[in-house]
Amino acid sequence: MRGNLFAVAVDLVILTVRSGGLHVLLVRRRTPPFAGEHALPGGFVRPREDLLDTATRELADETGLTGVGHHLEQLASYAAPGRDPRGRVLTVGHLALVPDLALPTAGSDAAGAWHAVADRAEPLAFDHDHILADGVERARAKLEYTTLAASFCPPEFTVAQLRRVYEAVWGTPLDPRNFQRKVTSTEGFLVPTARTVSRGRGRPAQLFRRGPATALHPPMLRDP
Amino acid sequence: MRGNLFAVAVDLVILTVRSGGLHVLLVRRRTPPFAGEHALPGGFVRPREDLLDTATRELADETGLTGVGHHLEQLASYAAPGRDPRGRVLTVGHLALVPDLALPTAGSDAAGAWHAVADRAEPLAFDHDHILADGVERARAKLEYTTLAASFCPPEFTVAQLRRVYEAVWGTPLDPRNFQRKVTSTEGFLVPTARTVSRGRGRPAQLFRRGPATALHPPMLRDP
DNA sequence: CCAAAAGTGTTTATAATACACCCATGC
DNA sequence: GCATGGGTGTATTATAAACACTTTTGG
Repeated sequence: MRGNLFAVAVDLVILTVRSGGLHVLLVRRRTPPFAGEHALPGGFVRPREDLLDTATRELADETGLTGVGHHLEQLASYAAPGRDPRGRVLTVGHLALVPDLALPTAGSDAAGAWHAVADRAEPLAFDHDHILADGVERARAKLEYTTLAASFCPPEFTVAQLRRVYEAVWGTPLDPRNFQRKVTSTEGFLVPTARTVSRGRGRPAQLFRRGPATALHPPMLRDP
Repeated sequence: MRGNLFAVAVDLVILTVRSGGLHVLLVRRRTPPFAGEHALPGGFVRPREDLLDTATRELADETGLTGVGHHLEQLASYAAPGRDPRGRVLTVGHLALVPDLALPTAGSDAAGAWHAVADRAEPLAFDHDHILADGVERARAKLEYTTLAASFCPPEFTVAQLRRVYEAVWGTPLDPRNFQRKVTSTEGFLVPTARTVSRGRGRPAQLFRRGPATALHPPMLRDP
């Protein structure tokens, strides 16, 4: 039946928004191949694990995130011959969108660090530049027609925080007033809480939670 | 490094539009497991092949299609433990959108046949029902924000043919007059040819080719 | 001539943009 | 008070939907 077997890994493109830009979590490799170079966090799939289980485990290892509040989805698989000098390795790239959080300074193993996606000099190990590019492209596209932007925010957030996510990911300023009405009037996007929060000067902002909706459905050629 | 190795396969969700509905190309399995049952066409990745190479080769085997004129993209990978009784097999699902074509009655090996996606009774082999559902969902979604619908049409086609594709995939009738103006006024969607074609009675229709555009970009929260 | 399908023009509704203005807080 | 960011109202503009109407063929 077989004849050619693959090792199967899961690599993670973990994105967040901080200081006005998109950032990715990278680790520095300690062992060959590509020792000393930056790479996406990842690991091999264990015997009785499904792909999403592996990704969830790796995400928890790197960020401490468990359960809900973030977004994790499969991105694509990469298996070009020669992409790993050790032999035939297929990696299933995953995309995670998480709030800006304090990374565990993990005494255990290789701790990750946030790197601005826009200005990075050196290339990543393996074909991870390619995987990262695919992940960023997918994230940008998905903000347009889903409510995923809220995954970059903490559990409770203001409309301004959400707006800064869009501005950071797309690199364009948005009109705060139109943005406000757009997101608050989109059914199922935001769930209002009674609480407000005061950010230094200015009127206190209302706090929201993520709503149940996922797709935003702009009309294309459809009839109502 | 490894310890747990996978066989890696590529399975194809080959979709077309015929007689007013979405159809999928299925083969009947001749060997265990699931001998005699319907399944998505597929096969194992060869030693020096990349995933898209395998998918392209399988698509040519099943449909005779080579080169351009159709659409082929990676869908997702499936590797749940136990999905294949023979052992650990990861399959990379691919989605192909092709014109309604005469299938090669392939004397060689298991010939495929078109099956309406809407009304199928028996479940498919392995987790292929799941992969098929993902493929159909992706195809429906992509028609909304890309110009991929033209991949279901032959190299030259009329606006009415293109409209029937949308109507079949979404299951809703569209206004022929508004549809006409929408697609002909969308930059890069259709390239007009000088030729026309007469379909029985009625005014002859102009023939078009696929244009270079891929995304349709409905505005969401963006500023111009 | 009539029926049928292709294609255009025009009106109406709906949604997106621009921007004036009010609200609630810290200092 | 006044600067600052939050939030609402409204005019303008673009786009989508509805549909009357013209065009070009086959019978």
